[in-house]
Amino acid sequence: MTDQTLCPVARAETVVGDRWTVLILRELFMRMHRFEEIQAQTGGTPQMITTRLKKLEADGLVKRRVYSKRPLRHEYQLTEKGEAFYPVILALRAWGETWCKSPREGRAVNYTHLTCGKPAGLGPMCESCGEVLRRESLSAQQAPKYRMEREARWETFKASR
Amino acid sequence: MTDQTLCPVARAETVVGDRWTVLILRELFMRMHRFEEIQAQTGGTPQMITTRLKKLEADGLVKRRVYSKRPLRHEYQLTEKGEAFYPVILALRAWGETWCKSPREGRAVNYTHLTCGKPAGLGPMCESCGEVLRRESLSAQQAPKYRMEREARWETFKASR
DNA sequence: CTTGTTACTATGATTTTCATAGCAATATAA
DNA sequence: TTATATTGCTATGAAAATCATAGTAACAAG
Repeated sequence: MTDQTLCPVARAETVVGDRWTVLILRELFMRMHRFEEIQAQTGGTPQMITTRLKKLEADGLVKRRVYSKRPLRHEYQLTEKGEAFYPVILALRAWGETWCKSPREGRAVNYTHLTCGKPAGLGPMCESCGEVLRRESLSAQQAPKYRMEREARWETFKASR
Repeated sequence: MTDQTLCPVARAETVVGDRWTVLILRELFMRMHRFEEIQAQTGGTPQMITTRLKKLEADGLVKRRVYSKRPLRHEYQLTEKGEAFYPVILALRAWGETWCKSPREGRAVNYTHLTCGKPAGLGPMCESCGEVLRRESLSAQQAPKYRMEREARWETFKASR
């Protein structure tokens, strides 16, 4: 933890400064908890996913939970430290939606702010009521295109084994 | 831009999903504009920095500006798209300060919210007045330890060439 | 006793990274 | 004039990471 620098950005980057790591966190935030699902939706090879999950576990963002004793199977869950990463994902999402899309493309996911019942928008606060957004008070609606994209990825993955 | 996915996080990650890239952006946000300075403060090799700067330029986050004609020298600046990445850096900083530090260590940088004149805190809004933070309304104070760390890195770098 | 499921591990080719050295084009100093 | 310094890179080769592909372990179901 006490690296060679005081800079919090650099420290964060030694933990999450990797594409696969961030994609895995995205999947965990989307409530995908199984190795298979994560692999399918990120498109990583098994090694990319295992090494990242092990590192995330060692860094305290992820914990394993046994969901089957025989055969022994685990699922991956966010710890408090992992959950706390949500604002970064939200900010990344906002930037990606705003700057990495052609005008015609719609949003992949829209959030409803459960507190006020209206669209939450892209910012850190609800665009409808102005309150700071917390993960618990958000409900995600995947755009049909995005849902289809994810379903297709799953089918392709299943078909290839 | 129109990758193989609608997911904004994945798209953002193809641009900034790399430790060096994020560290370079950090330096640009700290108003370091020269190759040398960026290299010294990130600790990257010249290739790591050049390839990332070229990619950032190609992706539209960074532009080069001539600051000397003879010899021809450029400096690197954030474009609007690059500036828009600030909330991600802020979120990453907040997470790093909160989760990647031992209790005794202080903050590397403190921000004063110019609008209200009080400490801005770690969140997306000013902890003193509640307003959303924008980069223009923030003034950064580096902690003495962090300033010394950066000065030392610069000296070491200069000494080694 | 064969097929399916899930979570990986193994392997070898390819690509990236890292450390170190060097260079080009000037400016400045001796 | 010649030597040294400055800045922003490029070159090189060894080491490490990544990728695609295949295979395995441990069971369950039919």
